[in-house]
Amino acid sequence: MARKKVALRYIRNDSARQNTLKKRSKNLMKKAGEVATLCNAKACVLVYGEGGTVPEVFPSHAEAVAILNRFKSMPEVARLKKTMDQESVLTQRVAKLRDQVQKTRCERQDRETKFLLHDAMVSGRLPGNIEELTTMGWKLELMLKSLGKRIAKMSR
Amino acid sequence: MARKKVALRYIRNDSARQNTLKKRSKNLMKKAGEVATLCNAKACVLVYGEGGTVPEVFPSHAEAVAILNRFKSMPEVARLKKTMDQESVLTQRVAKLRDQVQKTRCERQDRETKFLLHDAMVSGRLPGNIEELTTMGWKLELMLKSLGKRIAKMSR
DNA sequence: GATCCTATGTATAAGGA
DNA sequence: TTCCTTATACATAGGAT
Repeated sequence: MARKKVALRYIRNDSARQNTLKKRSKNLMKKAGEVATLCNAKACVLVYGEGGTVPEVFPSHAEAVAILNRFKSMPEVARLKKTMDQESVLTQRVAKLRDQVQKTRCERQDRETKFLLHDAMVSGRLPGNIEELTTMGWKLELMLKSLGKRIAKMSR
Repeated sequence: MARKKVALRYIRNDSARQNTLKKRSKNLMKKAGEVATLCNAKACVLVYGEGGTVPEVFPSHAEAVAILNRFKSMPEVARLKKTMDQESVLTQRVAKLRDQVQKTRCERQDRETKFLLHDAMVSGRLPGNIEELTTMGWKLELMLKSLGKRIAKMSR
C-alpha cells in the first residue's frame, strides 16, 4: 500500500518502473478524457516509454495530430504568451525567483529546495548531492512554469 | 469541500467550468512531468479550452512537436497496434463487448451501464434518458479503449 | 508477469476571504 | 474575480495471489 511518498526521481527497479508507467499513463489518459467531457475541451496526451514500446496516445493519433496542428498554426504572439521569449523571460525569472524563494514557507522541503536554488543562484555553486540536484531541477521547472503563467497573465 | 461526486458530463456553470479546466489541466501537466521523471518517458499534453483561450501545453511547444513527430514517423504497422484498423476492429469489438458485459459484475453502476449497452446492441433501442446516454457513451469509450489495448497485445 | 487489494498520498469541489 | 481551506473522492505503491 502506498506506504512511501515515492521520491520524484527515476525508478531504478525495472518492473516497478514499467508498472508505474503503465498505471500512471492510463490515469493520465483517463483524466484527459474527463477534462474533455467536463469542459468541452480538446485534450491530447502522448507518452513514450524508454524502449521500443508502443506509445500511449489519447484520444487517438488522428485527433492528437489535429490538436497539435491547431497549436502550431496559432499566431506567434499568442504562442509567446505561453512559451515566452527565452531571452527576456530569463531575466524576469531571476527576479521572480527571489520572491518565490521567500514565499510559501509552510513546507519544509519546499523551503529547503528553494534555499538551495537561491544559494545556487547567488553563489554559482551547486549541491554535490545528485538527489538534491534532481529535486532542485524538478522544483525549478515547476516554478518556472508557474512564473511563465503569471507573466503571461500580466502581459495580457 | 469535495462534497459531490461530480457527474462526468459538461459543466454548465461557466466559472465553475473554467475553474475546473484550469485546475485539472494544471494537474495533468504535473502528472505528465512526474511520469517523465519517474520512468524516463517522453510525455506531452495539450489542452484547449472552448473559447479563444491560450492552450496549455506540456512540456513545451517544441518538445510536444518533437514527441508527436516521433509518433507520426512510426511505421504504420506499429501504429495500427494502437489505433487499429477501424473496420476490422469494430467486428472484434462487438464480440469482445459481449464478454465485457458479462464480466466484472462487482460494481452496480458498471453492471447497469453495461446492461444498457448490451440491451442497446441487441434490440437497437436506446434509453430515452439523456443522462443514461451520456454515461453510456463515456463507459463505451473506456471499454473500447481497453479492448483496443487488449487486441493490440494479442496481435503482437 | 497480470490482476486484485488496500493503506496512504494526492487531487479537487465547494466554500470562504 | 483569484487565492486559500478543507472534506471528500480518487490515484497509486506495495503486497498478495
